[in-house]
Amino acid sequence: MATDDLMTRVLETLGDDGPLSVEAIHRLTDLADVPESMMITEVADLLDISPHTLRYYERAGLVEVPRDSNGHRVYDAPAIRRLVFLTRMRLSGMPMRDLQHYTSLVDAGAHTEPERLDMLIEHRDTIRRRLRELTLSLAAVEYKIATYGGSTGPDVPTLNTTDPALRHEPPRRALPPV
Amino acid sequence: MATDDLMTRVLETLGDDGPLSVEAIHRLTDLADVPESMMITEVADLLDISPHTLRYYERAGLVEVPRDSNGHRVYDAPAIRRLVFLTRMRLSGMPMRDLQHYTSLVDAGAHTEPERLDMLIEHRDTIRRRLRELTLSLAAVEYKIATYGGSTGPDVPTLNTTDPALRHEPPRRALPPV
DNA sequence: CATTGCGTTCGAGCGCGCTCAAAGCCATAA
DNA sequence: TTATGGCTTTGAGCGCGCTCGAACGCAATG
Repeated sequence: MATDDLMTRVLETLGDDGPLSVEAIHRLTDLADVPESMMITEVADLLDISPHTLRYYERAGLVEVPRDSNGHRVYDAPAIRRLVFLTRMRLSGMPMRDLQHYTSLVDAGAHTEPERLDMLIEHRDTIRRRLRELTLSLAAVEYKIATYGGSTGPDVPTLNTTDPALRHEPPRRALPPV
Repeated sequence: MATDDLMTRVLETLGDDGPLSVEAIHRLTDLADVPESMMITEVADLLDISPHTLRYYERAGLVEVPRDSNGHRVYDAPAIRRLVFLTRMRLSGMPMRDLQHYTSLVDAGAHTEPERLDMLIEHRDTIRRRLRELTLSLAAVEYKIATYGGSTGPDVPTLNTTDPALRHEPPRRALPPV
């Protein structure tokens, strides 16, 4: 099954660190077994956002949610799947604006698939750019930590006797796995 | 020299893509030869931010900038170095609030170095978390692109005949370098 | 000498993404 | 029966990081 393949690859990608990757794999894999229906706080807990935000997304036109006889939201499987997608995209930095456009395309029918794909590809490239930026920033910060001397520029190394960074964790290679 | 070492590692890290990495390496290395003094638009161009933002940073207390006889800002080397640092930290996601704290520590003297180092280390960890988040998001988006079918969830692949992603670029492995 | 252009200060405004307050409905527990 | 708790709607508010407008100063140019 495709999900197993994806999960395997994700596990390969993230070698270290417990909490985030566990949660993350959850996010990637829980689509297979989405509950029939959930109430708002359950969905909020699942997605790690607030009920406020869920209502906000609905008001913004990102998703339609059926109600029960009391007028309470009952999130069905399609709504939940869409919200999983939406929160994932938000987390990766896609603006509300774009998500509104994207979901309007989805609701417009299958003939909009090429445009949707374009959006995804553009967003993928945005994520890659951001990853490169962050990787570079990380290198700069690690360099500054390693050579720390107190100036606001990293090119004035002092304190070469004992490395203060070692107080926090054991030595590691300069560029992290990412 | 240490800067050469850093630059080498950065070059190793970023295999592809011209514009960003060139600019980025510039950002990492230009500290060695900071001009004696610059006017505001020159600094703005150097840092790729607006003069408005430079004035805003100064108003926020992040940096002090001397004036000439006309009251115009004359950025000296220390101011420029600090601004390089500040923009780098902003780009990596450090909030203004924290930068205000950090620079106040710098201005308070050498005895605040341990606390500054703590801030840098915490920020480094924040960057790492964000990198992991983004890497995961990237995997999800690439998976969705590869299996694109139009649903908002990635587990309903259709269109197995011709892969629309191929219209944009040749096939590649599912998980990108990064 | 007037215009153009780049700078100044100060305060206000904006875009984004939530986040919350107020007022009310309904169901279950004491 | 009252009270508690969780949901509803609507509109307003907020924190962040800029971004801009207005009114002005000074210097070089046509």
